[in-house]
Amino acid sequence: MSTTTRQDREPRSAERDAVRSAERALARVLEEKGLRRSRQRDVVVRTFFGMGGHVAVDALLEQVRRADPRVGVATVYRTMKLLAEHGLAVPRDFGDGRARYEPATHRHAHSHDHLICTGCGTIVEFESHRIEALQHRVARRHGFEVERRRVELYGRCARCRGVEGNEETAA
Amino acid sequence: MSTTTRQDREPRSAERDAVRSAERALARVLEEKGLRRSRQRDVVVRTFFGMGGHVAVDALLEQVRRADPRVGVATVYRTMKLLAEHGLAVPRDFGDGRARYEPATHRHAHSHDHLICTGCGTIVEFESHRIEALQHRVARRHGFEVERRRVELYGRCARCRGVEGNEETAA
DNA sequence: GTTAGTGCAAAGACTTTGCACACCG
DNA sequence: CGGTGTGCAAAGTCTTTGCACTAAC
Repeated sequence: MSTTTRQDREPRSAERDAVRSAERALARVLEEKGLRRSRQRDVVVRTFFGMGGHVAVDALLEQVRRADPRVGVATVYRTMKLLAEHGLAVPRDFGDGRARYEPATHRHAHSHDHLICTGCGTIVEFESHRIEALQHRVARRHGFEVERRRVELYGRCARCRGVEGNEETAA
Repeated sequence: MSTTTRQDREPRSAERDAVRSAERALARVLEEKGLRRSRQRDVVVRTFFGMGGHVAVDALLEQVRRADPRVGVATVYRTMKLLAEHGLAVPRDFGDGRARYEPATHRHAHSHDHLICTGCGTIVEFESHRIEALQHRVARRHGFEVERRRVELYGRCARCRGVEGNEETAA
């Protein structure tokens, strides 16, 4: 069937490539715009693309500070905004009141949806052309032309259902 | 096909009924819990169910104050939370950083999705069993059991596409 | 009269902004 | 050196909370 997936936190050497290509892309963007490179931007970019997927700003900051404790919050926000403006990162909002970004690497070029575990927070991506086509069809029937989709399915993953709610009390 | 719809702001006398049945439901809930009725709660409930659909708290407050200017923000938040806790309202988050609630009337008993116009903000609801079934299927394939869905399709409605972006400059 | 409910303003959580200094080019 | 980028802290948003007061029951 026409679905593909990708797990968060799954260690992949592809991330090294992502970091490298993102750095190159950023360098190009900065040059085009006459913007400057900086130690902080490099750290943020490297860290962000090294983390791979759905990074919340506070988590990113924490990680960035591990590499360079003197980086400020504002810089992280500003850099991520910059990345987003130039299509290198995609802002995501999962409704928990925290800004998240997702790397806009090749595997994210297509619009995709999210499965989010309400137990452990694991996020799984999937893509279904069938679903997407149906949604466009319904929208068109209502006179809408879809520009952007936001599809999140919340539920419990296999592992969390396995322990049958034990970790609730443990947490 | 298996989709149903409902437009926002469309004046319907059904809303009078919604208000009445919501008031009754609230009265029952309050009595069960040994909670008190109050002038403010009545106003908020009446206003909320009278507005019909996807009400942002600030808009609700404004409207409520038209009926009773002395109602405070906190009361509106508290009342809506109460309604949500007892299943009379459903919290919605469209990612604009404002709390929204939707009446949990009979027509909202089913899970449904939203079409949101990026031009004029119009929200249209739709329901598609086909799409929902497919989503459940995909989720199950990943070991997930879906508890809650969030599907929002952003785009431009027919009217906004008609004026071809003129109102952008006007706004 | 108890005690829940209210209004106000203060406190929170997160993000953005203003400003002086730092540093890239 | 000129101007962009940074850090800090202040300001902004939106929502929640603490507290004295009001008002249900």
